[in-house]
Amino acid sequence: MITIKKMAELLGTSTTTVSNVIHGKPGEVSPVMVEKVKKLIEEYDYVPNRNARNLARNRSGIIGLAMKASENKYDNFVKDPFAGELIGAVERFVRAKGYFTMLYVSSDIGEIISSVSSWNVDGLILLGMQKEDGELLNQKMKKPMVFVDAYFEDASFEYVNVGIDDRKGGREITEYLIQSGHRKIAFLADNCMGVDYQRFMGYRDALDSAGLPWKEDNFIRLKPSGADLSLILSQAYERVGDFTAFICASDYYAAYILNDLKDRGMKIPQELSIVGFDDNVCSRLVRPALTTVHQDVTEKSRITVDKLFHIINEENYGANFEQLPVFIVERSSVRKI
Amino acid sequence: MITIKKMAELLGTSTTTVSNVIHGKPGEVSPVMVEKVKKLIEEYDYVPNRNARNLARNRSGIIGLAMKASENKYDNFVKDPFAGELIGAVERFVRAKGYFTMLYVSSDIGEIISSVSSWNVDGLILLGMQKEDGELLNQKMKKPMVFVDAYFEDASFEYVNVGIDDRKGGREITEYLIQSGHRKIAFLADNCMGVDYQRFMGYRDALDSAGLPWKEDNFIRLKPSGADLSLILSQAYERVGDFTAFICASDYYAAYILNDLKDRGMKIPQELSIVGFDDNVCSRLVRPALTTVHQDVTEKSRITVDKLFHIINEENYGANFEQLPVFIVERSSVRKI
DNA sequence: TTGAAAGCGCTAACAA
DNA sequence: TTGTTAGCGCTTTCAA
Repeated sequence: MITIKKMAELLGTSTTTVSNVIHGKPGEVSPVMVEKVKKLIEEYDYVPNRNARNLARNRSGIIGLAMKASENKYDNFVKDPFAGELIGAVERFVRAKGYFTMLYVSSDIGEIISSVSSWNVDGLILLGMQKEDGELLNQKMKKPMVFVDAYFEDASFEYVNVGIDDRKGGREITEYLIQSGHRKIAFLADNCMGVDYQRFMGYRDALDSAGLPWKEDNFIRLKPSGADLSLILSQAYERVGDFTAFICASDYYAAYILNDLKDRGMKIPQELSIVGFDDNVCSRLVRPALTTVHQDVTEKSRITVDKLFHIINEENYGANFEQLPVFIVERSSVRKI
Repeated sequence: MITIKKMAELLGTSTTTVSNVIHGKPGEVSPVMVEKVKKLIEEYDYVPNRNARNLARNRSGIIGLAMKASENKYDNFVKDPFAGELIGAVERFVRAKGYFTMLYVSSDIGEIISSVSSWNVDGLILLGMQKEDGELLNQKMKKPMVFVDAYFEDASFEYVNVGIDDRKGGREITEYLIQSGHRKIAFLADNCMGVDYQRFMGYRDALDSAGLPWKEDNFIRLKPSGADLSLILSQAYERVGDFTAFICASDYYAAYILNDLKDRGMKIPQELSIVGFDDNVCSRLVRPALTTVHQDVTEKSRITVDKLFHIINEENYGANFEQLPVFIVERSSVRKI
């Protein structure tokens, strides 16, 4: 690995000059010198040592992509098509800015914070964070941060977030079912926080507007995934008789539940309509294909990275809380009654 | 951000002492000093500056995870459930070793090489590489490297690889079809290189052993994905009459083709049997669920990271070319004739 | 247009 | 047990 110093020696010049050529400082170096240095760089495959550069400049050129994964969900998290697409897209947009992406996955927010501080990342993208995490980050991290899909209720601090209009999505898909003649509609999710809660609230909104009664009972709380998918599936199956339609908080659950019900001999959508949320590969692979709420993960990533760099460059970055639009993708899993 | 030097000043001691406490050098520091330093570290949330540390030690604590993605496949690549699971698993195992994962996705191997050199990564995991890439890497990179799923025919250089027994998988799934009474079996893939070629060769092996004729025509070359999935699907559909079974080189294609044929009114597996390869989420979501060849991506990642660290630590790392076992997962997409 | 030199924060050899 | 010091490779200020 050749260094600037060695090249300077070889040419009988100073490190400053070499450095100036490397950074293309215009008019600071004579053309003949520029040529000589460039030749050497070529010849020896010079690449700058990032650690040294970063140390000297007190920046890192790293964008941290941090995800909090609760212990039991851990394994699932990156398998999830959402996470995969997001990671890929973020990496691409970050690279296009001339930065690098470092991954931090942990169930411990403290570990994430000390890792990113240690690397002196220039910016941070945060996934799967809850309010307490946001608070801690806000307090300890002085670097530009953008959250993805965060909903911190009554937060006492400012934060920048990119998400979709989950509540509207929940409302619209529910209205769609209502317009299709459904009255007994259940909402299924494995938690009642964050995006799932918003989707749920949208569902409530739609029921209210339509004057349909809401009962506690209509929220089917699925055991968080992890070990026992079959448990989740039977939870759903038990309640099938009470409803004409299921709204699942994600395509993932919708797809598995749909298949399970079919495997048990039910006719979908004749006996039960099912819709999902996200419009990912799951919704397209099952039959009947799922009617669902579309979100554009790549676009979400683009906006996130853009916003982050606007903050880094101290430019105007628009709204603190960005909500990308959603729309319904009509497929075949809903019966018109 | 507090530094070692500042802490030393605050305590009226030397940086060495502080550094020794940080590194838990046993017996080199008096207990009372250890306490004082620890208290300060706590109080000021000290975290080491990695750039400085790395520069001084000439290591980086970074494992590069580099993937070559051909332009048109780019977008698909990380969406692919395989890539997502692998990234997640690699990150986890790397973190468990106390290292960090940096992502490098590019269609240009030169860019990958200069990026990883620049960061001075301690080790490199490589995906989607072809022989020329391997050659270049071998020649330019002096760091420990492990390839995943690489097959460099007649390579003039040594390389370490972790993969699965693709050829055996191809053979066994074909034998399975033959034993189920199939004679007219097509193999479908979008390329004839690397893992797909090996899977194909396994298919050929099985045909040969069974004394079944092989015709050029039985290899259905799908247009590489990218834009036009519907094109791929019609390519498959056109040839449906000539065969009783399709072997797809991946679950992804198998799932899409299966659905398409069903959508066109065909009965699967009554009119055509379809099998896939990989045993990922696609094979489980379609109906009939796909009989396929299982591979364990998480285990593959574990072995890859293990091997890499054995090389880094100059320990015995076993075989250069590791092939994890595969086995058939029997589901419902094959008809017994 | 070029060069000298200080310093980024940490490590580690060596001295005390 | 503790302290001094010379780097690691690069940037950047200032002087020549």
